[in-house]
Amino acid sequence: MDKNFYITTPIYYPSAKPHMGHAYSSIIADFFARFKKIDGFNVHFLTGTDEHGLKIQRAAEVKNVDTLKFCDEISETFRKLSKTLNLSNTDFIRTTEERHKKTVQYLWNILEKNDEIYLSKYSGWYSVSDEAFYNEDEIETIDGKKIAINSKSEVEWVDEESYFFRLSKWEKPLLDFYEKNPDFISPKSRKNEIISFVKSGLKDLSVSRKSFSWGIKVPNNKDHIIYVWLDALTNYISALNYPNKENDLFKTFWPASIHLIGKDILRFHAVYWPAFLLAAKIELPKKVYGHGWILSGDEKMSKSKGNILDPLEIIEQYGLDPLRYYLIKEVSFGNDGNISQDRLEDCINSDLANNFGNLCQRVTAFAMNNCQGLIPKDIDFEKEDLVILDDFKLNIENIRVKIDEQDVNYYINFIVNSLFVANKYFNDQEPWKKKDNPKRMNTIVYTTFEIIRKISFMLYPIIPDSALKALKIFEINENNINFSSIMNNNFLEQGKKFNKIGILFKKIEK
RNA sequence: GGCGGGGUAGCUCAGUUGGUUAGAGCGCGGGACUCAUAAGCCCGAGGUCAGUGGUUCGAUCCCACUUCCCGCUACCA
Repeated sequence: MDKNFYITTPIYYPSAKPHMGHAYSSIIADFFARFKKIDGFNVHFLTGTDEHGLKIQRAAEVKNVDTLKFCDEISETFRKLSKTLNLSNTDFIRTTEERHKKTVQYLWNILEKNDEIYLSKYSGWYSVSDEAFYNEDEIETIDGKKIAINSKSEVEWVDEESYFFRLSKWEKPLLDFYEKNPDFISPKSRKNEIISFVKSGLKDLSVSRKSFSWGIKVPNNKDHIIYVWLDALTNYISALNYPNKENDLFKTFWPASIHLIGKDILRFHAVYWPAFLLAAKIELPKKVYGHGWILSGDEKMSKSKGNILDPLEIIEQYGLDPLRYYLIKEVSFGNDGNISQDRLEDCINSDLANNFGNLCQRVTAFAMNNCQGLIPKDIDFEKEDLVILDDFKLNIENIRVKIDEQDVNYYINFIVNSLFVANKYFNDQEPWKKKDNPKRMNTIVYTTFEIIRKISFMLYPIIPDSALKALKIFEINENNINFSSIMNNNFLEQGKKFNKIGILFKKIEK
């Protein structure tokens, strides 16, 4: 079995400050990375910034600062965001790094050598902000300015020499690949869109620009800059030091297990990227998953509507883990998700504070008073105890399968349901009425402790800090979290002292 | 215009390979308890499953049409 797992987020284009969409992609990726980690996988988790292109160049010019300095600054804000989101990424790549440039130029040379690239000429209306060309009928004139109808961005006439990638010849191979790898484009709902796009015919792709300088130069023709997408997508292998044979990261982690991205850039990842790789005779990633957008009040978040939810502000107000939990729980993964501060607060109060936090509290408080502050030792499981404990064992394989299908909601719903069951169990068993039957009382406490431990293990990928805080009860640290051990009903050392912990989640006054 | 997805409780969504009383969470109303963050547990109210017609012994689930929303794509010109 392949015990290596390589997951990537998009590399973020830092022309604006980080928003909820960035946070969402990163948090979900971190969830998968952490889960695989505690399930015994060797995990490589990559994120970073995409820093080339005319848009960045002009933004730097406007600010009158050196372009690279400009990039250093904004890339740093994304690196900080990774820290703020408590990402477990093992690398952070910038397309302005030397290691990346070398790989991109190497890849270019392969493509050129394989006759996958040729020099020709392109003319048309070009939008800098969209990085795309438009036909005459796709633009309109407003106030004397040429505007792309779809994106409302300004276009300018470009008439220049350009290198082209023979995308057209990969139409059939791509379709064959999709067929042989039915899960490559996920979720399924977006697969048809891509397939029908490819079926409708692929045109060769312009992969160089002469009109600006901020990018990676085409080897042997310094007048040309490599197209930003060819540049950016390559980050997934440049971060593995491809083609450096001295370093076995590439050997270990390629092909990537999953490229996690937003649905807006699915085409680049599901068509262009595999085509580049096919042309260079490099293995294709196993899966590209295009998740939905985070919406606020049914509308795309926008400043003018004042409905923007800034991840940093939310985190400052409520804390990181509530945001992570909320995004993973309430957004139906793969679909667009509506979020609101109101629902976030409900979620914190009912799921985190009342259900999970209070469970930890009530059991430790009870055990502190009735079990001398020790994890009970004189215990004897009965049927109703084992039914609950074994439920984790019975579902463990299923949970792994669901994770590999990116069924995030199944995973968290299993946890929520376990919490209901746990609270009901403690209620129904009424240990406070069993003080004259210490063995039974001890067993109830031990069972509930074990449930808390198992649930905390499962919560760790979602809310790592809070799960670790809960596990402090048993003095379990990060290195001792192991998903397989949720099968074990006797993980906790009997007779050992346990710790009382404070409030895990503060309730929001509404 | 074409292709695809969708319209299910106040809200967010699940589900039914067609079959007696359509589900969950949140929210709301009531009850019993007390270990706990006035948390937890139990009970309950709430839906013509977008509309119309058809197939069927029987449709929320199949078919047709209508309508609304969303995505991809094309084009008239």
